[in-house]
Amino acid sequence: MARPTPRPTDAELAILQVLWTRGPSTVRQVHDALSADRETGYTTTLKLMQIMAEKGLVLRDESARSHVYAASQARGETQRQLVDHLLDRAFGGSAAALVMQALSAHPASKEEIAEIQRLIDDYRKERAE
Amino acid sequence: MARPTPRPTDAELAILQVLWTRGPSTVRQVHDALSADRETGYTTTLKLMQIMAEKGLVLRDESARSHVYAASQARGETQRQLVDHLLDRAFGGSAAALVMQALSAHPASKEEIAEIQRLIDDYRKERAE
DNA sequence: TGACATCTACGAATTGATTCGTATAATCAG
DNA sequence: CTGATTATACGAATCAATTCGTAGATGTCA
Repeated sequence: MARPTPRPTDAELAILQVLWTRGPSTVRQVHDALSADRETGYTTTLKLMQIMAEKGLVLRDESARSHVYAASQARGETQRQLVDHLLDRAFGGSAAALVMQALSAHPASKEEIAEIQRLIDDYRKERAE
Repeated sequence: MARPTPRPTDAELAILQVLWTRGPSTVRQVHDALSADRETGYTTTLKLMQIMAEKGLVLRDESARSHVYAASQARGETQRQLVDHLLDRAFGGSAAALVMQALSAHPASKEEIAEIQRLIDDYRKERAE
């Protein structure tokens, strides 16, 4: 009964990335896009996308011979879900701890730091109201 | 040849959490600590910890009858590894995007925001040099 | 039309994570 | 010492993710 969409696995996430950036796509298009990094067969991508449709991670339009798939959730929605999970299982729910590790793991550029600063300012404003 | 320790799975991470907070512990101690949330048998915990020792995730002191296990990496080290992975597979390496999701997923407290602000200030200082 | 390409469906092998049962050894209580 | 308890070791079942091969339907084109 319409359970919430499960967290995508790594392979599934790679496919979602293509759908999010390209928009609705056929298996062929997704497979070609992934072929730069992956070296798996076409039917592997097909099977994964079929399973993702069963899970509700993607929607399938079967009106054309080549079915067209689209991500069922927005990128941000899925990202939030993944962050949430990581926060729970590894950071005891402390967003601050995660942010600290994120920054030390991948040194942010000047632009990114400015963006984060903007985020915090906004956040403080909301809190202040 | 001493390959880098692999990313821990969810079940392994739960065990590591106990080792990080309690310090070096026996299987019994870990299992009891986990029993609050888990309902798995003792031998399951044992087997997991044995596998973790093989993988290098934990170190085992066999001098006593009840072996004593300790996390092989500091909590922060593992956290960085996990954040790194998530950043790569879901955020295109953008720490700023991850920070944004982290904050919207789990609203941070005033104290946490102040802490993050401090981090950014430090970071800016380093950059300025 | 006939050969060839392309698509979906599907079964199945493989691998890794997780789980537990059972065997066996060490320890302890009385 | 003997029986009960508590350890470790280990084989094996289960389940999910990933991979691919093959079959059958559909479309293309010379």
